[in-house]
Amino acid sequence: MSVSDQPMRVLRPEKTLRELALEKMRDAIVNMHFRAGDRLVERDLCDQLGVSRTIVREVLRHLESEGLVAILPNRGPIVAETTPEEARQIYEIRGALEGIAAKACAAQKDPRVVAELERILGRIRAAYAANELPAVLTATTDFYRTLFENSGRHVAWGIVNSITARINYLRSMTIKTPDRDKQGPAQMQRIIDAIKAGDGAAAYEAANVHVKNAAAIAEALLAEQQDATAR
Amino acid sequence: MSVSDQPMRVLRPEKTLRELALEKMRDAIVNMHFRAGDRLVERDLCDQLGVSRTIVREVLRHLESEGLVAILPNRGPIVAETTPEEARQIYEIRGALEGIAAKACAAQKDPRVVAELERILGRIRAAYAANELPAVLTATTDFYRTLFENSGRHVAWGIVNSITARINYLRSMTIKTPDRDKQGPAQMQRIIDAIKAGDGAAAYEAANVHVKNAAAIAEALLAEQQDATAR
DNA sequence: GGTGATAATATGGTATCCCATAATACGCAG
DNA sequence: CTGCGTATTATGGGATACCATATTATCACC
Repeated sequence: MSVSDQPMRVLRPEKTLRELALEKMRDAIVNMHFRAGDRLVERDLCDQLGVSRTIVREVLRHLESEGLVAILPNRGPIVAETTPEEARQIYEIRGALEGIAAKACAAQKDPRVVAELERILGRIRAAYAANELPAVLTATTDFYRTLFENSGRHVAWGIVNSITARINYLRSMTIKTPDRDKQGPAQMQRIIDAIKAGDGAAAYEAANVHVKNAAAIAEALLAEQQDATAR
Repeated sequence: MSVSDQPMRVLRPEKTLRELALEKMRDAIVNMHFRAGDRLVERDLCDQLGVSRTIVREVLRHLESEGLVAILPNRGPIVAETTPEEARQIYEIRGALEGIAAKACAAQKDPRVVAELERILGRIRAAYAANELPAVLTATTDFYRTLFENSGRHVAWGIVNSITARINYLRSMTIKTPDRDKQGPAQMQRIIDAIKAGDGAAAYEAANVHVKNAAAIAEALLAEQQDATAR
């Protein structure tokens, strides 16, 4: 080929308006600009997003099927609330799927993937050190994306990504728990070590432990929170 | 209470037109009335479904997020095709999640659930005996739904349900494989037995084996099919 | 028989309609 | 001032008509 390995590809980044609106809305929900139970009035969203009602409705349907929005019959869309029980289930599913991805990475034992994971873990540690919590979240997401995509688990990654959005507020709570800045990275390091050693079972286990820990912290937070509101 | 156990519930079955259209479209895709890669022209679907473009678009977006429809930029929606590799991933995910559900059922060891599962397995055997393959599929779905919902794994069930739609054609192929009428039910019986015995590990394993077997059959079918077209 | 202009399709998106209903405000009688 | 029925409003569910743009098919011309 004449220029490069993937040449002549006239890329078409033109995202459609609908996709942009979707991302904006998802961000807004995930980052709690709307609160659970808030009504999402279609015509208001049209104004806020600057798009037509058609688009808004399509976006709302999409978010509904992602579980971020619930639609009440004859009342319309609201921001879905994720119950503690659902959060538990989501952590369980993540544990299983991330375990599978980690195990598959260990089976491949690709040094480039290991290097990439270590680089990202470095970013996570740095973000903790600088107390930049949002950066911790995005880097952690990158860590798992690397795990999934480099083991060819695209479908599972899609699922994990989508259910994780529903517990984003819990994630941002758990990472600011005392000691999490040490324990979290340490657990991720164990995943990397197991992959480096090609030990699938250990990688599965390490990924599982990491999620289980996060789940336990989240559960404690929720219990505490409930306790506070009950009083 | 005055009338029955779940009384006074003013049920509101009024499904919205959009939901009806969604189900019709999903059925049409899952049952191969449209073929993979077929274009789904919005205005044509309006005619065929007898609804407005508003509805059709919302339905298409919804199906897109379920992975049944893909949307090409400036060309519009087509029926998504599930590659063999994606099918492999889907079977893997199902194995993990159904294993979890089976294990949880074993932990509960609820005799009513066991009875329900045995009743459904009876339906599956009967459907096989009568050579009613579609009934086999729906009963099998019921079997797993029972497993998931009685162990409180609603989120996982939603995921399994949605990804399973994408491999429906494989499911309908695998169940008409020779001997599957004996082996399938036998494997499901082992799941039930493990639950009855309260043996979580065995239940996990049995559920996993069942899915793995289906995956292996599917893979063989796909290889055969590819072989035929290549020649 | 290619090449380029043209016409036909179809999407992405908008702007307005209409109707049904749930929630609220309102107003009246006791 | 309390309870009840009614009017109003807000909003969702749905349908149309329309525009701009991009793709595809057609076709005439050299």
